[in-house]
Amino acid sequence: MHEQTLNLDIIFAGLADPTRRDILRRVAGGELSVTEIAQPYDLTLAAVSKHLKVLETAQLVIKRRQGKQQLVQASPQALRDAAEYLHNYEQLWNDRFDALEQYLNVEQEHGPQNHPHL
Amino acid sequence: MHEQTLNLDIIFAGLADPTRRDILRRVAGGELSVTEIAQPYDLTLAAVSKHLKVLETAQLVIKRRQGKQQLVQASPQALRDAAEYLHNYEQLWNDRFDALEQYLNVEQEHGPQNHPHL
DNA sequence: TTATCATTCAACCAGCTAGTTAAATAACAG
DNA sequence: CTGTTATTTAACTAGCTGGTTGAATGATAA
Repeated sequence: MHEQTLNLDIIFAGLADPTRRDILRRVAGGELSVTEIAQPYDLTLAAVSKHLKVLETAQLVIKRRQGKQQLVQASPQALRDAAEYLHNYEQLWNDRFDALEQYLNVEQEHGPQNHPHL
Repeated sequence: MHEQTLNLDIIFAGLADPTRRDILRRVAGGELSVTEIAQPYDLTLAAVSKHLKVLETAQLVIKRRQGKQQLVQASPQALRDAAEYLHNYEQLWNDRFDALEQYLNVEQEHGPQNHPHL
């Protein structure tokens, strides 16, 4: 389906850290250098650099060098892949819960039995 | 926004494991007991039980007891929350990349400079 | 070349994760 | 009660994660 190896493991793992999600939020607004990214956090540059490597490996961001700086920008494909994955389940589960709801309505007409609680 | 504490950390961490995503896929098709869930994997029941606890903590599944068995079913809210999170970024990033594309088109009329590579 | 700024790498550490085996608990059947 | 089936808990382990400090690298400026 996709040209590159889509790795949901590392995409979701990349998203599973609040500092990294905050970085994503901030670079979504425009390119930032590593030092700029690090500024709000009580972390060393080395730690932030590691977070960026995780995001880069997951292809959630890309970096380009501009002079001394590395500029980081959002890269939407990985996130789209993750969203697509979730969306499929949403669809499926919505259908299932609709079916369950209907089943429960029918049940009520016949009197209560043991049925899964919502 | 949501009645319960929405914890994206543990939702995404829950999704970041292929066995757990496979379990989700299978319970999306209908309730399964722990033993049924464990059957296809080369894992002990204890290991599967731990995976289920992770999914349950993330509220990606719920369990109910039926006699000796624990029946596991998908619980859509956490997944919806994650999807909603991603969808916001998709939106934002799509806008951003549209803007960038437009910017690049204007640039071409004026001759090439150093601009971010897509 | 030397100094400076921006970033990464290497080595290390504490805590977490995903697995194991073995024992414990829960629900039911006789 | 006793045994059987289903699942969880406890204790342990190897490897991963997220952080640190200090040295190394890359790019530019003087």
